[in-house]
Amino acid sequence: MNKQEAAAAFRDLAFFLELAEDTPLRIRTYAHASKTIAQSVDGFEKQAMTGHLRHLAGIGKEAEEAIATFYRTGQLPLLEELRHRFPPTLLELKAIPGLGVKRIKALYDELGVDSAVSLAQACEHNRIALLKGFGPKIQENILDGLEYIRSFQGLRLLNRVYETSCPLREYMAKAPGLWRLDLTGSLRRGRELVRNIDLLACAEKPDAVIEWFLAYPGKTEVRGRDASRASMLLELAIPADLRIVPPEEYPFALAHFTGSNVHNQALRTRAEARGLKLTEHGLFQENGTPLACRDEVALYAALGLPYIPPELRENMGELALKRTPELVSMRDFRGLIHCHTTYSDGLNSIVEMASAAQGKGYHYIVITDHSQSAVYANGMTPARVLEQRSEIDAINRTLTDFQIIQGIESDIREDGSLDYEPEILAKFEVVLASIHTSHEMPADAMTRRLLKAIQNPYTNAIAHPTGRLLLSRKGYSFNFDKVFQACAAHRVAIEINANCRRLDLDWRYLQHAKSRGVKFMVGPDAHSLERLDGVSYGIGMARKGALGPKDLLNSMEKEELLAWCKAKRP
DNA sequence: GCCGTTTTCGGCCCGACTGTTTTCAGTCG
Repeated sequence: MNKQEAAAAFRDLAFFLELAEDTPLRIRTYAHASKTIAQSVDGFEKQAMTGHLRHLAGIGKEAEEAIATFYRTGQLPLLEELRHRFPPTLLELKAIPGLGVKRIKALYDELGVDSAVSLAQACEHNRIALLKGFGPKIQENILDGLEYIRSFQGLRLLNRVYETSCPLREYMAKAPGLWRLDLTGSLRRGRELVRNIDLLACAEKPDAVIEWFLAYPGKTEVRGRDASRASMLLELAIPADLRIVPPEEYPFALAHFTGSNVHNQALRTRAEARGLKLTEHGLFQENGTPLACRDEVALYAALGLPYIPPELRENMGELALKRTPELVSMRDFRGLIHCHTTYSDGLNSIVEMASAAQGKGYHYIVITDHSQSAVYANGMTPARVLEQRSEIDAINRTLTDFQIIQGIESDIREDGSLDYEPEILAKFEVVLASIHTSHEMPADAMTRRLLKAIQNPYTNAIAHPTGRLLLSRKGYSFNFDKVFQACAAHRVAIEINANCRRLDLDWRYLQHAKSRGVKFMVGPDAHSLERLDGVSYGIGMARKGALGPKDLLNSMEKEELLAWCKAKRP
């Protein structure tokens, strides 16, 4: 019997006893027994088997017997009994910072949360923010905790790694004798999930730059170094790796370490077909003579290719491009579509959201609070809709060069209908439809549900169309092609939700949808001022999907957007 | 439940911190 396993059994026992509201002191006894076992030395097991543990502090009759039983039989009858009484998956929740037994019990009793998966779902429905004794901050912390746990598997959400990389890059820019520094790897390619921060540099004295790198105040651990490389851990155990190469190799190393592997492989094959050899060190002729390239543009040109932006380097057809595509950027964005306010589950008022958006240079904001059936999100009754309309009208009268547009994020019911009568839907200038309930439908039922929502004459866009939550929930299954075709036929845009837990629709499907004639919109899905800038992650996904400004509703000025939305109405 | 006896029951770890609530509960180290 491994003592770690034994200690874990007693720890679990203490946990379940507390859930069962046993006496605090008995709980403490078993928790203490767990610690005693974990810290025990050689010979403990023998003593335990023979039931001679009373000499140890805090081990009395009951604990001694339980430990003896466990070492003899491998079982704890009391624990087995409690495991039948409570779902064993409740134990997963203990690992989440900020969740103790009291809160776990409350979540279990009040919301039926019994695993990490159902906890993530409860957060997604905002049910924890609204639970007595909890709140938005605790919900946020729980979501962070869930992500943190999964971070041990190595993949993290893009925003977390990107935000960690920014201060590091600012710091590195001041490194002594630094000539050049670039992000590489999947972070440079803007992938939705990223493992680490990869940096490439070239410098007068590589040693000095490596010293500087490892002296970064944000590091938690140095993992290793040599003459040209160094690796360390940052907050949340995010690895940061630096590699230094000679200037003449820089463009080749930059391309190589940006990847992806499959893109690199395709480039090498292309080089070989031209009698060239491409490596991370250079591009060589058959006789070994290197071909100099001053930058990546020159490198791609040497292979007869237009410059391929890092986002597209996924070997998804980019080598067939005849010229560098125009990718959408922040500069093309005229308005923010899909924002929440205190009218439903947002944290800021309409006027706060609007003035922040105007301050950032946008020309309009489309407020889309939750609809009435989204009770968990404080969805708006028809009366509240009218109230919001008059508030928006009043604020708009005070604004110049900016407009607040009243939209709605209307729930798609199980039968595919939207949850307001047409008279109410007609009052909104922009209608987003989205699914928040009954995710677990069979694919053809879900397809029918979505098709009906798309056919609704008031629907302008389908928000977060697959409902996936990165690192915690797969999207629902449906027939993508049928949905894309219906969207094109009924003038319904598809959202690229910019929330980094969603980034939904997945960029991999954007070209498929576009080929069917679908338009898109990037939605920050902002529930607070801080999240308005998160729209940039959605733009990143649109770029990965090779979308240009004309593919997105956000590039439209407000008049054009309103006309586009209105044109299909009865 | 365990301990330590003034031998048969009274006492047992708490302060910082966070978030919710508005004076406190829960978690964590």
